[in-house]
Amino acid sequence: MDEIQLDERKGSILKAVIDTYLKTGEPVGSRTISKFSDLHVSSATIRNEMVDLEEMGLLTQPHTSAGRIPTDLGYRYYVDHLIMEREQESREHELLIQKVDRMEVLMQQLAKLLAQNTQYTAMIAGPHLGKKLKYVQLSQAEPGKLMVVVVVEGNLIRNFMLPESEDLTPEELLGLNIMINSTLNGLSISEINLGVINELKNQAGKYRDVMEDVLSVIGEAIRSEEGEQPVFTSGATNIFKYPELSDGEKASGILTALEEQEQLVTALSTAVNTEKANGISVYIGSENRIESMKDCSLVTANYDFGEGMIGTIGVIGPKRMDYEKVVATLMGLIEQLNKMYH
Amino acid sequence: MDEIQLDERKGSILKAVIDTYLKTGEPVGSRTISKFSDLHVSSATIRNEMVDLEEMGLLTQPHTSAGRIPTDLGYRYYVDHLIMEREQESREHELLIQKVDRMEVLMQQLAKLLAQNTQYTAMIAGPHLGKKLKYVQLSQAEPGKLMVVVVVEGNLIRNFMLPESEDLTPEELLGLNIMINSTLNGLSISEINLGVINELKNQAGKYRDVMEDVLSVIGEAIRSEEGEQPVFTSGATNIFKYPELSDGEKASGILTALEEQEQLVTALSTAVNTEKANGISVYIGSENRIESMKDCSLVTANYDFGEGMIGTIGVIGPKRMDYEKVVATLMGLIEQLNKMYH
DNA sequence: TGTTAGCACTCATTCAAATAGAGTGCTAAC
DNA sequence: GTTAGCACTCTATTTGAATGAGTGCTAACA
Repeated sequence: MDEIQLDERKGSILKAVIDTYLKTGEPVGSRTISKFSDLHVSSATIRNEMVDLEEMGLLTQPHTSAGRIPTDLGYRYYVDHLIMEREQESREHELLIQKVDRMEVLMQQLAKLLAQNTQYTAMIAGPHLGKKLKYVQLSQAEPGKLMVVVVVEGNLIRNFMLPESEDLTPEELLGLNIMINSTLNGLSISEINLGVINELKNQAGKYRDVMEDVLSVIGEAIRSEEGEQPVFTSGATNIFKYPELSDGEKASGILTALEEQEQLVTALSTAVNTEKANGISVYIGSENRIESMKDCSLVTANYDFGEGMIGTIGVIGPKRMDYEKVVATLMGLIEQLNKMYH
Repeated sequence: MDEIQLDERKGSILKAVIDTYLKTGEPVGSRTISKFSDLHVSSATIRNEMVDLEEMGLLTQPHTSAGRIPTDLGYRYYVDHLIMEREQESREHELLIQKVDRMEVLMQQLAKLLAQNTQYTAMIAGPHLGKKLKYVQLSQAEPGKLMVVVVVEGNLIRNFMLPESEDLTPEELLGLNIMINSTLNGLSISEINLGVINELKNQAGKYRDVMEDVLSVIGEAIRSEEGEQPVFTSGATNIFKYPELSDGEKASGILTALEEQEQLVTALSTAVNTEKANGISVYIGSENRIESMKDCSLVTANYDFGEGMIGTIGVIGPKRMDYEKVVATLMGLIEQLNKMYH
């Protein structure tokens, strides 16, 4: 791809056009730029420059006698070259993250926080893990029912009830627990193969039946965790704040995509590839994978909760989103998470 | 309130008007009714009757020279008197409910099922419980970290890690577990008072510190469960299928309301009061509590998972929703749940 | 007394034409 | 290289006329 380089004045004009367009959402005319930018030149000069910018594919006109709006490429140049980093500012008011026990609650909270702060739509994908088994606990919750608690990496907990099982004494349970944990802890699903399983069954002796039930339950727990990758969203209705997205057709498409978890996962997880220096990726318009989001931009960042729990958090908004603010907010959030969980 | 009673022909006309309007969403003229209903009278006669129905407040005209549309009162009469029960039919194709371990998964699944079947928006409120403590399990997940698993009624599970705790032997843990469970099991939060707490602390002896941590964690678990009453929705974007709801303003309002959990809880929980014989409630237009849903209707039913876990499930759609189908679907769903969980 | 045909009237919707206004491209002068 | 000026283009808004669905009312009819 050709590297586009603009001289200083063209850069200023492009930035002025985009900055104005971000605020108004209306095509920007040469007169406006001439009056409100700090390079004191007439509208005619601006027009000449604009023609050049249009030829370079950075600006476009919705119709002949209208002002200019940025193309996807224009936004791209803006994001890559013209945005001032303003990290300092955003750090002043820290986002209030509460420490919680359940991952889902934390994720939902983060999404809400992000949506409220940016006034766009936030989404967050749960960590995609190798999912190692961390701990298994058998216990007799009530007579006739054996409870199996399976703790997977990242404190994702699953629990199952085995009904109609024979009652075991606390001592018997303790023995089984130790047996299971000493063999299985730290193994991922692929490592729990037939060999390990048979060994456990043999060790179990007279508890062989129970052990079989328990093993199948563990398998189910890990497998289902591997399969689903939860995505949480918040502030979906913020898109109605932006007229260019809020007409029936588009809004419907976007909201439907937000409801379809699988699509989101795709959109977010491809985000890992094209990355900027600060770990933040920006996808503008047609750079998005999801068809119905081609009028949107997506800004993503990867978070790290430790224990290999790496996931993606992102903001979806109109192409004319306040990229500076969103990037700054995301960076602040990530940094804060790092402080809390390391 | 006056009891409205219609003679047979007026009833037929009202039903014909509403049935037609349900399908088209357009005002219904006298000619249409005259042609397509089975009471063979001229449009003029229909018009005369319509004037009466309008005077009674059951129909209205959007403007002078348009056909009639039902008022909220008209829908009310329709729902109360004119709907044929068609329970049989819907039972043929049973909804496919999978049995799952986690309540949230089940609820989400039910909502999705309901939304897909009705093509409206489904919502379901989690059971509002006394929340009794069912089981507590202490264990040493890894060195230096004590894991507390708290099982609340309905298999709602919370887990907490107590970091930096002293290591305990399996025997010590067993002792503590038995101590805690024999004292606390089956108590609700209001029953775990200072007396019980002190008794436990004293029993704990040298483990007093650990016990204190554990108790505070248990308290937190139950309290947070009591506070939050999760609501799941599905098919929110279905409202875009109905033009009268899908223009920007309204759609935004409705979707926002759907995102705000508290509002939904209000809407659903007031549903318990005004109940029809079959356990299903219908709220039409302004009968809804939520301002932004005054153009919608809400049909709710109460479900019962056993163990006192009673909650509400509902369908939101345009006022011209297919009440018969929705009511039948809901009844089928409830019945099926009863079969599965009793 | 209830039903029907006929007709004048109302009002939303649609379409085309006229108008206003924003903004450009181009040229010529500075 | 910059600027003023002007013709030109195209959208958005307004206006008015035509269309048509549907009503209300009256008078005739069974």
